[in-house]
Amino acid sequence: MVNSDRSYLTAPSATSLVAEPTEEYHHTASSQQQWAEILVDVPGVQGLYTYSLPKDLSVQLGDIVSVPFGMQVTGGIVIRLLETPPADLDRERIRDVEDVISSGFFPDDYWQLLQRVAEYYLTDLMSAIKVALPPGLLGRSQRRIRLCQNKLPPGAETFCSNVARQILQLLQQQKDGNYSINYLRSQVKGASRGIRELSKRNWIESYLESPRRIQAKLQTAVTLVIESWLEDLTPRQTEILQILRNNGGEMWKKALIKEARTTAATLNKIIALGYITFSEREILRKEQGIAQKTDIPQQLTPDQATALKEINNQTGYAQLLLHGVTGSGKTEVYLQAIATILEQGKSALVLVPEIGLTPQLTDRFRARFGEQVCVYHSKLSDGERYDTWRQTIQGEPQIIIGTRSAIFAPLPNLGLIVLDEEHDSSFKQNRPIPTYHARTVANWRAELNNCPLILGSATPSLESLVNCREVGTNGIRPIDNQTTYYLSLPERIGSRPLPPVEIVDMREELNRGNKSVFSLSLQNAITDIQARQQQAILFIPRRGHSTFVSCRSCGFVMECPHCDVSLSYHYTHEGAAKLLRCHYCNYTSLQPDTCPQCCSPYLKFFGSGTQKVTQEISKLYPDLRVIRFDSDTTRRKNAHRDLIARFISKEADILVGTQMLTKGLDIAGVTLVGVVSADGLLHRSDYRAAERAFQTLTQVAGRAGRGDEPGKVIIQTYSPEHPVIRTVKHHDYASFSTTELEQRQALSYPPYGSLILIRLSSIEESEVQKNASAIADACIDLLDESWSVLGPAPASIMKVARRYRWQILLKNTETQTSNLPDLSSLKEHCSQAVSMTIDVDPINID
DNA sequence: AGCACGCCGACT
DNA sequence: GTCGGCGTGCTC
Repeated sequence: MVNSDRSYLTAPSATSLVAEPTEEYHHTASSQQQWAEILVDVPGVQGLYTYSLPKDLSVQLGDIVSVPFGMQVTGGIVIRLLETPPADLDRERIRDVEDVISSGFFPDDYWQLLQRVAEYYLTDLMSAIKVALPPGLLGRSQRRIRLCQNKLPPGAETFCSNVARQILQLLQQQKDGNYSINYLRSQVKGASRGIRELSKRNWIESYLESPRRIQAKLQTAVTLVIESWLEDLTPRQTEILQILRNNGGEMWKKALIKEARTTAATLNKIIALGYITFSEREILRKEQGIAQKTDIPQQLTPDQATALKEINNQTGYAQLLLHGVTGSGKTEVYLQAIATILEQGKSALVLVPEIGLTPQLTDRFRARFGEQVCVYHSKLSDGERYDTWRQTIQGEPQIIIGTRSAIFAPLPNLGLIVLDEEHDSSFKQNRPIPTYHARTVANWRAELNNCPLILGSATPSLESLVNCREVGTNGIRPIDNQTTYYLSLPERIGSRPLPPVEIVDMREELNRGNKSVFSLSLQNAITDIQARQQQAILFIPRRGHSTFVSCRSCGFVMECPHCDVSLSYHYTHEGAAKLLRCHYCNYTSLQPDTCPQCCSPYLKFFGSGTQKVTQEISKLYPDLRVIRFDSDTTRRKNAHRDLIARFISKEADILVGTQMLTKGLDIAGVTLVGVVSADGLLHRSDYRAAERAFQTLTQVAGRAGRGDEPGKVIIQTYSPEHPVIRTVKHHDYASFSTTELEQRQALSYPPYGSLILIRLSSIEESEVQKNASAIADACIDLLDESWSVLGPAPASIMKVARRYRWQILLKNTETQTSNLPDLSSLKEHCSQAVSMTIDVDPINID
């Protein structure tokens, strides 16, 4: 499985990591093992460095340590323990390991997983380790500049050069006169020169700050030490001790003070009497869920029961595709499957596309399993992430619900992995490297931990479908295979029907003289909703007000100066400054009154974003209450939950939003779903455009009719004859996937072939282009005939945030697992101004 | 990434 | 003649 000849890991011992005898893993460094080979976290440094282990430090294999490296201190991982230092290394040069940051928690197979990630995604091992660890754990020391206040003469700034003065001013603005050198460099051009000048005068000093480490948070606990008390206590003291005893004899100091309405001074007196003691205890920083009513397992439909039985039958690795139409009750199947796993004393991992978008799912898990549920995602604070991550190591049965990176949660007793909405593209990391797909990693992890993996979706990705089924002549039939299963939930809970989908041809609408963004049909449906006091969701693929602003006289389009895209108009409120914003780099400018090219005053907004649709609704239906749900209105923490909660409690009639609406919303009152324009989804250059459009439209449609009232879907489009639209209309996943798979096969696109995308970018336009062709040539030399090299070509949006982007696509007719190329030599063809990233199994090829 | 060492242009 | 630019190379 492991190819030990990979040259991107230059140190031969790094790859033998996996082969290391596992008995040694738990050994403490004995007197014979005084040295360790350590993988250090320093960019541009590969390979292992030998350090000596101080006698008083217990260092184990796999520990995360802090080591001196050059002038700095950096994080590292102990890869090997040695009895003798390498012969070719001068003993004088070996330095001591400074400290152990985190010890002995990685399950044995965890290393194999990380190694596999590094190999498959063509990155170094350290990058793979870093995606898995909570941020900040591998701290590095930092060079900082401090103002020497006492040595600073009055009016110092008049004596020095321009740059020096700027730096001085920056430092003086800061209360303690202290900045990192990197910050100063980013703020002042030619900062190094100014810094040198100022240090020479002794007005500032430069120092190395030790890595600021994430630490466990401590809190004072009060413990009762004498159970029966004598008469020497005051009534008040007795009362406090009783409260403590009623709480099990141990409480947080804060809590006791609050509950007994006492003070720290009073507690100190009781300590003096010897009845209680204080101690510093670790407290876990954990995201607190809102208290839930407890939830009990529901009666399963026959389909759910069959699926659950198949899942519970699994004793080892298996991949189960749970294909359930929207509203078919996949979550209940997960919940009951997990209950079984917990009973066996094992833990479960549940991955969701974006945690903020699915408060309903986490709430439901908490209601069912209470405190056993932990949430892990990137919006947690570093402290919360660290604590949650560390708690997962402890091995008590628990459930981790998290986003993509939670696939690396180091649960030692993993019994089940669930990927909900497995088709969702947010499971793929685009940057930084490794550009892993959580589904791929989950599959390896399930194999290594010998546990089942459930992939759930109403619109399975074609990759998963092909993996679990075989395409025959009459559509699709299951493969009879030991490790992959296809489980189907073809009906909604309570035999509710899937909502009928009406397709509206917007060209006819225009012919009939309707220039509104809403067709007559949609307008009627909204009126209907209003009359019946039901709720509706309107889906718009774009945020903002309009997609671009153009001059009616000369056709000039307002564009971003840093990116090759047009600017979108953002409406804030009545009378506010009109803003144009770039959705790629967030460049913002004022909307000019006249065309910058021909001075005509007739600038017109084209396309409809969420803002414009919201305005239109208010204009047409002044009585309807609208909530806008997009990345502009949900930036605040908990905004998703709040907006959804308001909608559920019927504080609004219509929810207008972008892609976010497609993910896991389950609102019983919604009977109408309108897609204002499907065309933005249909016409894209990407080979996955059709798949993504089908998934998005089907998922949005699935929000309708989940309650007792039947639902209805209206899709407006200028291309009603498009195959995606036709299959969405009939909820016909089978025929969509069959035709789409035929096309993929004909062109050897995934899931029948594999792709690697090389992305190049630089501020220097000519440099990227030159490098791109050199790299493409090198690829042709490097790769065998199973690969074809497409490009180099400029990215479809060539310039983003002032950087020019080119790319090269490598395509293989085989599935890639068996044929990993070695691309490590490519970066030699890259000049310094050009950055290159390799994306294995890319999802976005634009 | 930092930082040192080291080799070429404009200045006290 | 030096100061100081930033190009290569090393860090156990």
